[in-house]
Amino acid sequence: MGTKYKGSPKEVNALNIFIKLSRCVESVMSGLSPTLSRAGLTVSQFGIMESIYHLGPMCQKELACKILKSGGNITLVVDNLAKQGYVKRIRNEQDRRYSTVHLTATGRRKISALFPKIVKKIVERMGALTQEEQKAIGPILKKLGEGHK
Amino acid sequence: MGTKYKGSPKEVNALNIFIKLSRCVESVMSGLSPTLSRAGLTVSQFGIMESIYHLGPMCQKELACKILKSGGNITLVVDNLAKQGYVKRIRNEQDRRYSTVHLTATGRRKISALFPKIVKKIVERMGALTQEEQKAIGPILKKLGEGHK
DNA sequence: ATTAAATGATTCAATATTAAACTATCATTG
DNA sequence: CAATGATAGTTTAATATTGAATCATTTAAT
Repeated sequence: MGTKYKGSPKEVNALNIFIKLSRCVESVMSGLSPTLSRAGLTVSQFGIMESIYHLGPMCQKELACKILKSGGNITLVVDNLAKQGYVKRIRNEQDRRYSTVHLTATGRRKISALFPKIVKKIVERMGALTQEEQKAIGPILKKLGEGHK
Repeated sequence: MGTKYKGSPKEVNALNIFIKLSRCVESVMSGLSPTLSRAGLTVSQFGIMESIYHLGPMCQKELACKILKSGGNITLVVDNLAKQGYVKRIRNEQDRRYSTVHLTATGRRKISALFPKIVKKIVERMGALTQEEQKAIGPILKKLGEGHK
């Protein structure tokens, strides 16, 4: 979003914050790409495996919510992960509309090896900020990030 | 990224900030989707038109930098915008490697009508924060967002 | 109970996205 | 000047992404 826009201060501030937010995410994200691509995983594939790894098996709707993507997208990414043998779907027998996505043993090995490397990269990038700065923006970001559609 | 991860405080903080940042961007972005799709433009198409609108005609390399996407991607999105008659490429005669992307009259009308609506949505969403909060996070986000790959 | 509404998942078409290979053009420099 | 290297853009193959339509299943309502 252009910095040349002439609007009210309120508008200019809002736009600037949004641009800065986008660039922050992009900045961290681009630091992860080499590690992910070396591991042969996309960002979304990582996101799904990581969610299951830390929160346990869950259905695709929940996954969509976790990684902020559409339902149709999850179907595809889970398909691709299943093809690679990292996850498997298990149909819920109580309510057959659901299928729960689990990590396979291979998948668990994969993500447990990869996750620490990703954390390291994020910590590294976040090192641009002091702990105080991180503490300062945390609650404010939380306010803005909540109230999701 | 899971909140259940047990690591050092430094690691947990870094991860949490990253998740929050992502959710902020997603939150604002999802507020724009209805307006954009009603206008028949994608986020990237809007980004390109908006950049040219406020900063003037520029080459695809610069556009890639502005909207944080790859060169190949810009080629495609500009193609699609050109098909719709919103932009045109003009080959630079001094250095024929470059082609400069311009808005057509139609494109200019389009973006000038759309931009204020998008600003309104962003301001609306950013209203979750006080002006003071926005001022507080601005410089910190700037620090983190710089030093791009 | 039968229909109607809701919900999770899948499919489809259109567009986006990237990395890598490739083309064209320009700059360097030997 | 010719070879080398750098740079902008394009193409290609693989995956992602969305919204809308559809299917399957369950729940709610009359």
